Amino acid sequence: MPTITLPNGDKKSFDKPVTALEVAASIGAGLAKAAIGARVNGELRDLSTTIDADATIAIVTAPRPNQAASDDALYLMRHSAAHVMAEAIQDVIGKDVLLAYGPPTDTGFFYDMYVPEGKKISTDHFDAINKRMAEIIKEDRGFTRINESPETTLALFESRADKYKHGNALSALKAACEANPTAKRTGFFTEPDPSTGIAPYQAEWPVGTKLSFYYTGPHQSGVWNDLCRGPHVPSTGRIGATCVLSLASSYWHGDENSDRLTRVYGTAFATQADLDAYLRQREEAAKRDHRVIGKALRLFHIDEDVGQGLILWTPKGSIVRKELQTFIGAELRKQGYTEVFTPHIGRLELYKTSGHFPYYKDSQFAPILERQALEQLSASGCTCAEMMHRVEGVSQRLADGINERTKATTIAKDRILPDDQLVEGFMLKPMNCPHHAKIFASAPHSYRDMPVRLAEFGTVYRWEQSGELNGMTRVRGFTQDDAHLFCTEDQVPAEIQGCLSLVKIIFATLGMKDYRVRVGLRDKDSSKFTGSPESWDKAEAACVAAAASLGVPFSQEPGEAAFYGPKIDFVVKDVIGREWQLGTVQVDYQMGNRFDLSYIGPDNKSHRPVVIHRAPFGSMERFCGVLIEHFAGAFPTWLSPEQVRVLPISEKSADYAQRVHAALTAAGCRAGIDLGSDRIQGKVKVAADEKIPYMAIVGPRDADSNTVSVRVRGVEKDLGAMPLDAFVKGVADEVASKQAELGVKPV
RNA sequence: GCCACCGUAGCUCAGUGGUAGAGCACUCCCUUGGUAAGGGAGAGGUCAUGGGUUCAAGUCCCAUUGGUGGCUCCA
Repeated sequence: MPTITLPNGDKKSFDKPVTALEVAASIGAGLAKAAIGARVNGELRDLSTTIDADATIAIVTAPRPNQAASDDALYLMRHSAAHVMAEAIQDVIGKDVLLAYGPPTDTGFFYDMYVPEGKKISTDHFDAINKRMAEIIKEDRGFTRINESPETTLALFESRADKYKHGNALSALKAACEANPTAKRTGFFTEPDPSTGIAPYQAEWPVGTKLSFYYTGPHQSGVWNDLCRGPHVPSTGRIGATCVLSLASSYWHGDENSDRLTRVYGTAFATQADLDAYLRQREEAAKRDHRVIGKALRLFHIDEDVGQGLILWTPKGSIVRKELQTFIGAELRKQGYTEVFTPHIGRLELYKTSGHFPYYKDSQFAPILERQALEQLSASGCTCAEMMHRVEGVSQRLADGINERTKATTIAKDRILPDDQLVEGFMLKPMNCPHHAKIFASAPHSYRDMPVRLAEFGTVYRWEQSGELNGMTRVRGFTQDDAHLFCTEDQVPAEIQGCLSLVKIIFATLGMKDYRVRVGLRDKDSSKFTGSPESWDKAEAACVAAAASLGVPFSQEPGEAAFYGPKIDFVVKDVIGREWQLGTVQVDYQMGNRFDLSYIGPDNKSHRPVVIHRAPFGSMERFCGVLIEHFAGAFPTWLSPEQVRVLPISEKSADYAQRVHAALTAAGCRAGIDLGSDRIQGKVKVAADEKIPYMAIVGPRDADSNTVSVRVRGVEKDLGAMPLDAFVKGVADEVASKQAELGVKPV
């Protein structure tokens, strides 16, 4: 007979099995009324779950007024709302819409569905779906859990020719086997049966396994139901406020070769007020979108005639980028980096040596072939496939060198072609490292001058799929704040640490706090990686130690390392909640071999350097995009395209305004002046809309006393008159110290 | 690349098969003013591109192109 332990440590004994609801009722009628589920021994379960053995139970309740809903409560409501939405969609679109997969997410839920040929779900249906959902919720139908045997379940879905739910049932059975590997099993095979559209399969499960269905209502024929693991709220009336949000496509099992499904997103909150607040927050977030702000403040432009995913930096955006680059460059010099410049293209052979081509050709722009070679190939009737083979081929000499140095068949035999068959050409560079490796190799190096740190704001080009492009954050041409550190193996930990401290300085200066770090480690069971296990262990330990020292959340992710070395990624969260991978630090044991890099050690012998690739902000494009959202366009003064705007009250004060403007400009300040015929109210409004940090408002009174009336961004009125030179100095000091906050105060 | 939606003036957007619209911005005129837009006039469009249906297409259909939201991928 079960003894129940409650979260506060109290114990309650029952003389027969009880449901979670009965446990709640035994504590209090109010709790039973508010209860929508329970955590039983840590697992989220239905309120109707029967407990027949000792257990620890926490009752999950719907929130009281003005109380925030718990994660568990939202999970139950959203999971249940997904069922209600699916039922509503089948009512609105048709019963022949097949359901695939409908889980809750962090902010709501979605349901993937197969919509038959000739039908579609569009945003035009949202009103009808929302209305139908509201009806189902109002009907307050109970969720009824029914267990069925696997045989019955599989036969049911076969009879409906529903391969999605059939597949889900098989996955559930597989999971049951994995959860209980030693249990006695039963099962069966099926023969091909073209009438169901379901492929032959093998089903196996631990004896006694049941699959659960949830009926939205009583367990009887005609009541909507769905194969589902649960748990759910007790009845639809407990779901709260729901809303269908958007449509997308997805693939069955995430496999692009599999069926294309329609994904419908929605969300649910405990109250309409919470839902409204969420929808408002989405609207607010949309206003901070860097594409919206970038257009309004003319920070950058994308022109379809130039090309998708190619950023045109306008004068204002260029100032932001240039200031950042100057700042980063100064920090790099402090850390002993040297700057280099390299061109935007390189010979194909260079990328064959580095391994970027042809292995990553799907994410690169096509090679630029020499005109003569193309003409000859064309004249000789060479097919496209032959041509690509000859473009991708390498010479015996190159292959031998790389294979020997990497001690592996890095270049396969079938890629080696006679020299006269090879087609030469160039590539837009997808990475800067080959150029930097060649700079390193261009001079001899002693261990005494290691590490060699080559830095470049290097522009690279990658062929992103068109659907992936997004403003400045996902583009096809971008400038990395790149550097390659050529060092001895012993120097690796200190260099990694140096990279991270740089990131920390810059994030701190910009006031960016919401970021985390991922450390990608090798999968120790895999033999894919190159380099010695000892080196890997040391480098991985160095990465972990460096990440830990940052004082921000970090995760270790085995199997996520590059094949050539461990890496550290920086992930920043934007205001819409999307996470963006910005920078990366990667240790590379392979590049030295591929390019035959060396330095002379204290033993007077040649050694391979280890290379560290690091681009702590990823790209200037993405970084500036994230920064625009971070600041909502209101940049700190040192980054602002226009730092101060001088606003004369009327044309009578224009001369004095010009003198103020000249004084600011002479102090190195980016100042503007509004000599238009607007009234001062209008000029203030325009300057405020442009998010200019300071307005220097000047009228006859100021001209008489050599003062300015300073208005600070975000403050409703001015600071009062202050002496002109005090203001100029205040702004200059603030810019020089790169303050994150606007710092000019009344004097 | 895939699914849904969208593309009208520099920007934000109305436009219901029948003469191309508004607000802001721009130019000019009046207003000379003390802190989030004073008033008036003017100019500005091959309605993304190309086909089709129709007496008639911004509007309906097809294709292309670009954007948005997701999916997939990301050295």
